[in-house]
Order: sequence, then structure tokens, then C-alpha cells
Amino acid sequence: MVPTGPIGHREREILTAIVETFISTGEPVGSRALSRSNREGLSPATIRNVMADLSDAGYLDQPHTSAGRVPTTEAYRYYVEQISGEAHLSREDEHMIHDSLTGITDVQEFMERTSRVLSLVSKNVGVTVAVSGPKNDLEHVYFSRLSDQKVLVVVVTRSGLVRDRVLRLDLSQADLDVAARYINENFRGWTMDDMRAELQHRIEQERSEYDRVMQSLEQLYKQGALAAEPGSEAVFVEGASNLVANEQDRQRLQEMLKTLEEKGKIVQLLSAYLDTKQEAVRVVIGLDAALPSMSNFVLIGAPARVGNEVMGSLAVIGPTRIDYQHTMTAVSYIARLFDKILNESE
Amino acid sequence: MVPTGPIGHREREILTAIVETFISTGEPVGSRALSRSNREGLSPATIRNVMADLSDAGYLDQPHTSAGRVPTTEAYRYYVEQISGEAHLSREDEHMIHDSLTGITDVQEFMERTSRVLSLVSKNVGVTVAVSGPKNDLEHVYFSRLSDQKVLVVVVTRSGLVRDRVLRLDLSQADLDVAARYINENFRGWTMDDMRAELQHRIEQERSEYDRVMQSLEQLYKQGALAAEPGSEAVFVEGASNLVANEQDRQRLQEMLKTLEEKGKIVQLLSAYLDTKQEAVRVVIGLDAALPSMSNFVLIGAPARVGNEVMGSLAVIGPTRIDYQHTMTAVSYIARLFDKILNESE
DNA sequence: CGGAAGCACTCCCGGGAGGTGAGTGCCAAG
DNA sequence: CTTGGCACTCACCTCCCGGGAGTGCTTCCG
Repeated sequence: MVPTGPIGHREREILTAIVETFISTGEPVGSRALSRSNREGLSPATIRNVMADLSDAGYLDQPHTSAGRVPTTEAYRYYVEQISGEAHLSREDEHMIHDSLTGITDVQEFMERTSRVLSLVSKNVGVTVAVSGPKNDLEHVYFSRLSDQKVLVVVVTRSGLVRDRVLRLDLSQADLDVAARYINENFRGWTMDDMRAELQHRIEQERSEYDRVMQSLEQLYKQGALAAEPGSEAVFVEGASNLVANEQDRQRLQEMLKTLEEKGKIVQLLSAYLDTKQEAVRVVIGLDAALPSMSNFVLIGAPARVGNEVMGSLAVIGPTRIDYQHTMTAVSYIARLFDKILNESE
Repeated sequence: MVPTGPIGHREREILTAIVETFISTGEPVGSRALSRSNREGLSPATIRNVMADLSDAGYLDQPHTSAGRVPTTEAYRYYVEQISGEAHLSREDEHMIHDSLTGITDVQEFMERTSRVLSLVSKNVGVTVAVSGPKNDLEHVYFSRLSDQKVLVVVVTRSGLVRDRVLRLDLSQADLDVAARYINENFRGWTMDDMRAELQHRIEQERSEYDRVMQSLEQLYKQGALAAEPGSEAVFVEGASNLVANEQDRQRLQEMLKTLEEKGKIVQLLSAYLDTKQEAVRVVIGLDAALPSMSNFVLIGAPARVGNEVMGSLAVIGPTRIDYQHTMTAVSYIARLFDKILNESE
């Protein structure tokens, strides 16, 4: 099932041409049209022969006998490998991106705007996920008793992410203040993960003794005041309306929209494919493994980082016949800008 | 242009029947089908006469000469007035609603879930807007210096709404602490509006004197630390995928999805129609005035309140041929539940 | 005079029939 | 190995036609 690579120079050229014309027209491409646009004036017949080979190798498909050829998933993968070289963004794109993103220092808002910008510049679906990651550094916690049994918890990370939640707990404000002071004095600058681990450790150690602070902390901890619950990721999806233009089948269209509404699935998808440490833009072709409704769709994404800290991911989701070059350039550009803007404001 | 009301008992009955069958089938309804389902066995011919009258009166439309009749906007308005009596929700609906909404004390999350529940139970678009309204009572503010020139501001209202923003300000943590203490001690329990007004007043009064606290406060105030900027409303839209089933025209579908993506327009829409003090469910038929792309769509909404405090709005947006009875009941039920759950947890 | 029945007419819609064009595979010649 | 030629295959468009649903109008009846 693994296609034998199209070794020859001519094969590669023709395959690339097919992919490109299919991307721009969206229609199966035939040998005649190809021969016209080909630099070296190859005849349709010759091209047909090559196309037959490429079909055998698993790079091309035919919707039906007498239609042109359509690139397979493999063809796109091959194509993307070829075009790794980055292009430049147009003036307008750069302007639009800068206009939308400058002057924001709030990570959350930045993420939200970024997803919108991604969707605008790619004319597809823009997605960002802000992880209140285990690797974020703690800046502050605040506990505030709102009323009987209701306690407000606000966790602030060094990079400016704010997570708040309300718990049911019966602790006095005084107890809460002490607990907050304890955490802030002991754990400022720690990663959330380390902090949790150490805190649990200390709680267990002191359990036997009667320590009021530790008791408060235990209650808070157990109620998940510091937990990174699954729901705590902020997911921003923008530009779903762009799918309408790209998907003919109503049934599928609805399923895809429904999928995009399920934030959980998006988080899963992004973290499955982009959780890597690497900085580069990642292209995932064929999302059907993770999202059955999204077969023949691709993900073009990159980690969103500030300095060395990973704040989440940003990505574009679009049909396989997306403009790879342009989208990859844009994603990479925005990812760098993300780092730059948020870094300089620190 | 104001239609003369269909005075007669028979007219009303037939109009209601037409609206109901059109709602359930979605196809223009003809005289024959109507005569069959009619209680009093009226002949098609008789019904045709009545229908002609109703057409003249502006309650019915014909897509083309030899098609059945379709209710106009006026007809829906008339119909909704008739069915003001509330129905009961089905067991499943009640269960589903309760399962999704119990155990949440966080207003934001509640809003988010509510929009989802609304969309599920109505099989249409569910929308909620949380206003960080001028009328909310202040509970707490926190200021925290994140790094050079970056200050995190967290404002908590008594009802548990949390708003955070990052400002560029060069104040020391000590100054920030003093400023926060000043606000918390002086203004806890005030409405945001009153607090802002009074604060501005005091700042101006003390301007001449050299008062460090007031200087800090002035800087914070000027940078909008306590402002209710337009963008500060949280908007939750869920179930946009349900539109696919209801809208045939691709062009329109895309426009509608795009409209729903523009949070600002949603806020505008909801506040234009639901800002009233009244508690009842409000039905707005024909959204084209506010949202051109949403002609022949309706809004069924209610204010979201906790006690006497208006926290925002919740609504369902759907096609004119929505199930009014069911949706109105559901919206009203959820609005009451909103109040009940958030009230008891205080 | 209101309701019912009959009738001619309109118009949408679905299902062939036929023609067109793009594209293919294969074969034979250069 | 490339090219031209040729027969064949489909998808798609258009035109056409009949069925069906629905209407308005006119007439008849209690």
C-alpha cells in the first residue's frame, strides 16, 4: 500500500502540476489541459502514460472512468514535502494581521483574535487552543469567599493567563487568605505541575499534625482549586462559515460544523498532532483518523509559544485542496508574531 | 399595510391550522389537505374562499400562482399571540436540561452551558450574552504587576462574574496593593456604575493635593482598569450547525453563519430586543431589521437574571417555522432555572 | 346568501432522450 | 520513448412531456 516514490524528474513535475491545478480549480485534471500548461511541450498522450504510472503508484485517483485525475492523500503529502521553501505574505495580509494583533497584551484575547485572523487570511477555519498547561509558571492565586459555601478561585500564570472557578467550600476568608499567602510565597514561579505535586506531598506529610493551613489547603486541593481540569482549555474556533463554500454535501457539512462545535474534540486533535516540542509548522493530511467527519481535510498548525513556554496551539483547518504554500507561510508568520508581541510586552 | 385582523372564528381557526401544518411540513399548504385535517368538515372550496380573504388581509403568501399558501410574518405574529398558554416540557428535555446545568456555580460557565442546552432542546441556535453590566455589584478587585509595565487587573462581581485584563502601566506592586485596598474597602457592594462615577469624582477632587493613592487610581482609571468596554460582553453561540438543515440556499447559509460569528452583532441584537425589564419570554419575528441576512428568522429569548440583577440574556434563534410553543416553554423554563440555581448557590 | 361542486388553467417537478465534450486506454508508427 | 490516431465511456446540459397539486371562477343548492 505504500506507494513507490515517483523517482523520475518528469513524474515529479507532472504530479506537482496536477496537484496545483487541482487545488486552484477543484476539478479533476485531464491530460490535455496539463499538456497545454506544461513548460516542456509534452503531448497529452505522453502525459497520459505518466499519469497511468502515477495512478498505479497510488498518487492519483479517478472519480470515474472517463474523468480526469484527482490527487490522493499521498500526492498531497508528497507535494507538501516539495514546497517546504517559505514564500512571502502579501502586503495586505501582513497589514491585516498586524492591525488585528498589535496592542493586545492579554493572552486570552490574543488567542481569540488569532483564530479570527487565521480564518481571515486562510479563508478557512482558524483554531487556537490556550492550554492552561502544566508547564505554565504560577504567578499568583487569589481565594475569595463570595457567600455561604461559595469560594472564588483565581489562578494567574506568569504569562498572563487567568483561570477562575467557583467552588463550594466552607472556609472563612481568613483561612483562605492564609492559604493563598502560603501558596504565593512558596510557589510563585513554579510550574503548575511541580506546584501540585509538591503541594500534595506536603499535605500528606503534615496530615497527622494539626495544621490549620494544611487543612485549608487540603480542602482546596481536593475540590480541584488548582486542578487543570479537561475543560480548562480555552478553545477559539473562527471562520466555520468558510466551510460552506468548500463542502458540497449538506450532510457532511452539518457533521463538520457539529464537530467544530465540540471544543473537546478540537483540543484532542490539536494536542494529538501539535504537542511536539518542535517549532516548525506542521501539516497533517487526512484528519479522518482523529475526526471521522473530517476526512479529506488537513490541519496546518504550529505551537503558540512565548519564549520557551508553550501557551497552546494555533492552526488552520481546511480542505485538502487548500493553498498550502500560502497557509503555511501565514501560520508560521503568525506563530512568530505571537511570540514576538507577547514577549516584548513582558 | 397593517392587515385587518381576521375577526371571524373560522378565519382564526384556519389560519392557525395553516401555520401549524406549515411549521411541521415546511411546504406550502393547500386547501385540500387542510380540509381533510379540519375538524368541521369544510370543503376545499370553502377553505379556498377563506384563504383568499386571508391573503388579501396580508396573512398568507403564495410562492407562485398554483402553489399552496405560506404564512407571512404577520401570520406568525398573530399565531404567537394565540398560543400564549405555556405547555409542559417532556421528561427527556427536563432531564437533559437539569443534567447539563446542575452543579455549576460559575456564571460564565453557566452561560456557556446554557447556550448549548438551548441549542440542543430547540434544535436550533442557542445564544447567551453575559453582560458585565453597569448594574452588577462589585465584590473585589485585584491588581497584580506581572512584569515591566504590565499589570493584571481582575474584577469580580458579587454574582461571581470575573473580568480580567492586562494593562500597560508602570506602577509598583506596593502602589497597586494600596489602590486595590482602597477600592475594596470603599466600594465593595457598589454597582460598577456608581463606583466609577464616585471614583472619578474623588479623583478630580483630590487632584490638586499630592496623594499617592489617588495618583495610582487615576492612572488605573484612565487606562480603563474598571471600564466596561464594549468588547467585554461574553457571547456564547451554540448549534450553528442546526442551520444547515433549515436553510436551502448556500449563499444565505454562509451569510448567516458569518453573522453568528460576529459576536458584536449578536450583542446588539439581544440588547436591542431583550434589554427590557420585563421577565417574560419575548418573541421577535422577522430579524431583518437588525440582521439583514437573518430575514425570516425569529428570536425567542428572555433576560437572564439572578434575583433582581440582570446578568445577560438567553435566546434561541431559529427559522420562522420554529416550534414556538415548545421553544417558548423551554426558554422560559431555562430562564427560571438560571435564576433558581444561581440564587440558591449564593 | 353562504357553502359545495365542477371545471379549466397554471405551474412545479421528475423522468427520459438525445447531443456534447472532456477524458481515457490502447495501438501503431516515428 | 514519444506521439498521433481512434474508439469508447461517462457526466452533464437541454429539451420535452406527462402527472399532480393547487387555484380562481362559475354555478348550483338549501
